[in-house]
Amino acid sequence: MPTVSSEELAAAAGVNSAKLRKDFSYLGSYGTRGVGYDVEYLVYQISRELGLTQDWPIVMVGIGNLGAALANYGGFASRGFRVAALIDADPAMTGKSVAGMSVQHADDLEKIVDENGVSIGVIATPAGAAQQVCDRLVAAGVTSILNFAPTVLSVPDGVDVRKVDLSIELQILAFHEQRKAGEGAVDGAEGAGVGVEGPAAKVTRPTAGDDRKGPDGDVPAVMPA
Amino acid sequence: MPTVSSEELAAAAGVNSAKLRKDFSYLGSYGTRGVGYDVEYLVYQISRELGLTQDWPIVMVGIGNLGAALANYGGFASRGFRVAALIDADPAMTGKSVAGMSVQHADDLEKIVDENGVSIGVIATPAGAAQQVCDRLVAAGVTSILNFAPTVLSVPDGVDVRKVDLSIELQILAFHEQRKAGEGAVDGAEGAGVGVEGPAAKVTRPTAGDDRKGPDGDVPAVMPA
DNA sequence: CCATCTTTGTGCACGCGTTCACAAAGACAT
DNA sequence: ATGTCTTTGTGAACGCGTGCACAAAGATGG
Repeated sequence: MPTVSSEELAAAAGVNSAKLRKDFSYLGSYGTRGVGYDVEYLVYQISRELGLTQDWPIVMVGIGNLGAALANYGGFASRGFRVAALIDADPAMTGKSVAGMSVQHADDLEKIVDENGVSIGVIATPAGAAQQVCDRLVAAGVTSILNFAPTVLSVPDGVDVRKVDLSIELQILAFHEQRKAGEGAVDGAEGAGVGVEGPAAKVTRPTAGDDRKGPDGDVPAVMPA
Repeated sequence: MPTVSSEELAAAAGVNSAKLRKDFSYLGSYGTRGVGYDVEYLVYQISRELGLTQDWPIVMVGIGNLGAALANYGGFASRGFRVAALIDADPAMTGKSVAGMSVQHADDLEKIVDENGVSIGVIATPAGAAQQVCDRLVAAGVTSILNFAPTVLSVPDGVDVRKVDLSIELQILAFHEQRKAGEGAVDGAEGAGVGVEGPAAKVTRPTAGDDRKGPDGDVPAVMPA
């Protein structure tokens, strides 16, 4: 019986072993003192708690580049997700084959959701269509929505929405990049002050004093919309 | 001069106003007591601190569905990013127009990075090619990489990598979905125990006792790879 | 010019999560 | 069986971030 100790797992994950044990303990007592955790059993328990052992039929609405990319993404199937249908509003797309599936027309959205018992929908439409698609999905019985469109969706209580903004990660990289390069004054007169990971909110600035609201001369145009 | 108070901003964002003020204070003293914050000036200061006022040329490698979707994504330009080049290894893609740009061949990667002064690269290739592309980007001078390929990249010190796993968000939704539906026993014998947001790690279970390592009979196959 | 009102900037205290440290539990050798 | 050794599970302490509450600062009106 292959086992792992909390110590090994913690080292591999770069976390504290006590915390790891405490976290595991919330799932139940699955370890054996003096031995460790049965790998296979532990993996199963975590998978089950996370919902990875269930089959989740999902519908994808909006089969443009992004929708197609998602449909082809291998990571879904291995995590328990099954793409039950691809839906697009463009009649020219209807019937086309994407990722081995035939794209269906948006008119049939309600029927598709109902017949497949879908409770999770993915929206990859243009921003303008997202809210409308969202409303129809919710009306059809979908209770969780993953939104790739750059819009904030409004939904009734009881429906979960998660928004994916593909540029946020890029922005984080750019932030770090800025710190790497411009340690000494990039634009204004500071540059130092915020650390690059932890101590960002820890720094005790020089009690401000100068870099505050200048003579207004250094206030260029505002950020791009 | 249009202004906002920390109270208004906090209400809009759903956070505590004191924390918001404290956070702002790390950027300097940009508010006026009795009045609030000058909107335009505040936006500029935050933008500058976040690096949004700079122009970040980026290269995108791997122009498949995902790469094309990203190239067309409008959110980048408005955040200060400029797609300097699209690169693909497939000779059939070379010269094709995607998002108004001509796709260039991977052979020219080093030259492109150098000539455009690129320090941020986006990898949207298949998993198999990601590490190789990454190595070449780094060798060419790129110091930040956004990785969409399902691979963990290894890079030398000083290079930042952020991995985007498109299925993680979906998994979070599925987790919540599971709790919504299966309040009473989904598979095993528990089901209750973990709350749906905050108290997940707070629950005091019934001191375990039964649901622990059962008679082995209830240990189905392990999670899908 | 002084009084009053509004809102910032921040010291301080509280509470929560992380980590320490150890008793309990089981494996394994003798 | 008994003792030793390893590793878990968890009570308790520590430290950090959040939120409270207030003094300082500037606006505004008389």
